Amino acid sequence: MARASATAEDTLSSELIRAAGVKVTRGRVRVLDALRAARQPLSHAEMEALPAGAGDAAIDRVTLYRVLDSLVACGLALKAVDTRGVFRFSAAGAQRQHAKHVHFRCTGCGGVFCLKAEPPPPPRLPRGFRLQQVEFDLRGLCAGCGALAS
Amino acid sequence: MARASATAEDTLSSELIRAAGVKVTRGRVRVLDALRAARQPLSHAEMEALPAGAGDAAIDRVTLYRVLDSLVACGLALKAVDTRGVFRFSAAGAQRQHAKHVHFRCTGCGGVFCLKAEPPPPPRLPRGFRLQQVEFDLRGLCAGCGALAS
DNA sequence: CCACTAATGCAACAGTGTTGCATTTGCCGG
DNA sequence: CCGGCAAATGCAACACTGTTGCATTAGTGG
Ligand SMILES: [Mn+2]
Ligand SMILES: [Mn+2]
Ligand SMILES: [Zn+2]
Ligand SMILES: [Zn+2]
Repeated sequence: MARASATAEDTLSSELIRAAGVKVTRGRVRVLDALRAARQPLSHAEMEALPAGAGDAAIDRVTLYRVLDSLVACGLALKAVDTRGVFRFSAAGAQRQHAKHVHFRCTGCGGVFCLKAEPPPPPRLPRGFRLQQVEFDLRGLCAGCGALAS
Repeated sequence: MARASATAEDTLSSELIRAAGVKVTRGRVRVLDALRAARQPLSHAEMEALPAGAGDAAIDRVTLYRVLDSLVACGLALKAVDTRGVFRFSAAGAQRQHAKHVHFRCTGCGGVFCLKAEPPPPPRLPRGFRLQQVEFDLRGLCAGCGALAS
């Protein structure tokens, strides 16, 4: 049974990287794969701890920073700071789906949790203002961090 | 001409600190003075570089961190992370008012506009999660920037 | 003024991110 | 398929931000 059409999700990371006009390296493919598979933005430390896939050597710490920067530079990844001040990266395009629900950002561990609720309708804007994005973020302690703090 | 009433701005930092139930020390007074005089949130590095007021010795780096933490803990200061991942501190009164309404952040000029609307009630959280803050930010183009872009 | 506790100063450390440079590797033209 | 070049990597060293432990000092209540 053939698929009707190839969606963005089906595209191989290596092809995305090639199309972006930069060299296709093992590091970039592995990192972009990880970002695209992740359900939340990942920090550098979390990616460094990734299972080193089938006999592959772990990626060097500095190289990982540079790989992430290169993915951001060519538009394949997004970089944002979490509540602890640590940078987190996500695959570009993951934003579309996350625009449809609310997020909880843990001030303890920096984690981002996708909630079921959808963002409330925006209030009326002053004349001439153009709305591009609605961000409804809740901040606090996640269950894990709250248990530690109590 | 006497003032009708002493406003929060007139209160000495030392009195605020005493009222908060912690010891009044030179460091706390100097730091809270600086935060209250600042027009934008200050980073630790910026405060360390503060003019060391009239022959006073500079505050120790670690002590400054602890002074800031104590001011946050007793509710006199607020701590937030900036886009570079560095923590910035502000006097509590400066932001308390902004918790009660929604903000519009212009992606064109970076301006922040306070809207009349108050933030919607937060959705139900997963078990164990503790809510500390609700942030309902609208992003887009303000009237001025929208006119330029059209 | 005393005593008790909280706060300070200093040293050492941890986590995050960057820079320089020699070596390796992806990629392209032949 | 090969050779060469630029880009990417690995490693060491570094910078900046923030934390912890501990001995000493200083604010406060009596
Ligand atoms: Mn989400
Ligand atoms: Mn406001
Ligand atoms: Zn957490
Ligand atoms: Zn604007």
